[in-house]
Amino acid sequence: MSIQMYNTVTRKKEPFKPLEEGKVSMYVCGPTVYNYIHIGNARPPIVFDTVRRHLEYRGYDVNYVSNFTDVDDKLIRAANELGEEVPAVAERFIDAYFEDVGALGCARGTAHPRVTENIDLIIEFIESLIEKDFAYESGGDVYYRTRKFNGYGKLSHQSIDELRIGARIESDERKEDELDFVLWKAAKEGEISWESPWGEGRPGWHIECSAMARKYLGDTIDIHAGGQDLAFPHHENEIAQSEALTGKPFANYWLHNGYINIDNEKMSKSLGNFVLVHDILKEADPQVLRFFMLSVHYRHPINYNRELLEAAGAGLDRIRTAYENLKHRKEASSGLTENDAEWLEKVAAQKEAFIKEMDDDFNTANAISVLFDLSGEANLYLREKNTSPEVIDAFTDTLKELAGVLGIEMKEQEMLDEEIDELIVKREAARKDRDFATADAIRDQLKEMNIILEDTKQGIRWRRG
RNA sequence: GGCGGUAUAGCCAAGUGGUAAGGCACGGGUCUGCAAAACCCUUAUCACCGGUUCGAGUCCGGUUACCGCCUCCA
Repeated sequence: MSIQMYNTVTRKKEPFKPLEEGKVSMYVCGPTVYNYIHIGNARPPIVFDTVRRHLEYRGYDVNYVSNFTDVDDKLIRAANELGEEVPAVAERFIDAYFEDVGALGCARGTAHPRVTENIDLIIEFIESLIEKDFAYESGGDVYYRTRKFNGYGKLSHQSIDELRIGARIESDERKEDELDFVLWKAAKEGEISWESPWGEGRPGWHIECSAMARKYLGDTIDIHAGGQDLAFPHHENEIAQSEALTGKPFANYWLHNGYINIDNEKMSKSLGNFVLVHDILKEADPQVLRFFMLSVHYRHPINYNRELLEAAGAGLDRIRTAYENLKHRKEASSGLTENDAEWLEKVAAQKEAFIKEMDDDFNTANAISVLFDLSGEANLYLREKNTSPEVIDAFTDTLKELAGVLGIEMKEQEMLDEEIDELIVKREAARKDRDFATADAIRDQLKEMNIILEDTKQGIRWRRG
């Protein structure tokens, strides 16, 4: 069974078939870098990083490109407010983006192109559209002739005439038609700008992705992804631009993630109800945030609040604890034992189940529940009188491997410092003397230091609280 | 007005025709010097109405509520 993914164009799950055997080209719309990202902005990088990881896990070589919009109206406004230059603001928030998203376990893409580094390319793209009569210059701006593109609306399933009735489209005397959208914007006094055949100006928003996706991934790409709110008009416009230019399909699969809500309302910078990743990470484990995001199917909305994040953390702890329990027990394990074959089969079965869930439109919610099942099996195994290193390894390796597909790391326990070591030894001595008052006092003391002790049949073990 | 999404136990969340996964929290129990961890047990007929079917949370029709896109937006 191949990987199935839900394609916004067809509104169906489709078997995935890349253009080139074993290779995947993937473009994910990146952020406009005028501020720190909020957790809504963090969903696409997390979700599509996971998609990428799974594709790689399944043997594909993934070319993952994600852009930065480092010049636009909001950025100009932000720079003005801060009394800084646009490039400086962009640079700072690109760094912040990598820091946040890196903490969340997202791998770097193969390329992260920026608009300002591709101005020439964008100008050439626009010139070609003008040559083909799909675009026209008007008062220093350049617009795309939307109605000329057959099939406009095929992604968002909007009919071009209904869009007009929507009527909230800005009318502008410089446009031939109110549906036309801007490819090149003439600069206002004092704005950052570049020279072009149409005078000083800068690219419109949509054109950058068409130009950069083509540069890095070719005329037709396998997967184009982004937030649901980008489907219209952004992605629709990208299709119009790219397909008008090349005459080829722009992307074969369109993936869109759902929103994150606060109190059941969409989180957005313009609504002002956003929570910055930067702020959450001051007090929360980034892995927990990632785990939380993946606990819901990527196309469904997620409601965010502190309690829900903490509940997710408790869930992740269950898996982590199982992993640590296994590691601890390994030292006390000897040779093969009686039912090992059965246990190994169970592990293999869970691995298969995990892959099956991920193959089915990246059902991370179910994949996580497989991780819980695997943890539960592991805990049951640990109740056996004898354990074998081989089975323990099968459990730990598989748990680590599958969690890794989700970008969740199973960390190895670090060493304790001498002071703590000494306390543990002291407590053991007290326990032997049945001096439980002292033993408990030391245990409390360690708890203050965030070290939780557990007495097991295989000896004392500790973990961070 | 057009397009789309959601409604499942206290909370979160899977599940697209066969008699409701999983997690968190709660309660009871086992284990433990006491804990912790773990294990066991307990908890829902799936917004509402009607239909199709031997059988529906799962398909069809309708109703209600909430949310989103159609404007910068992940």
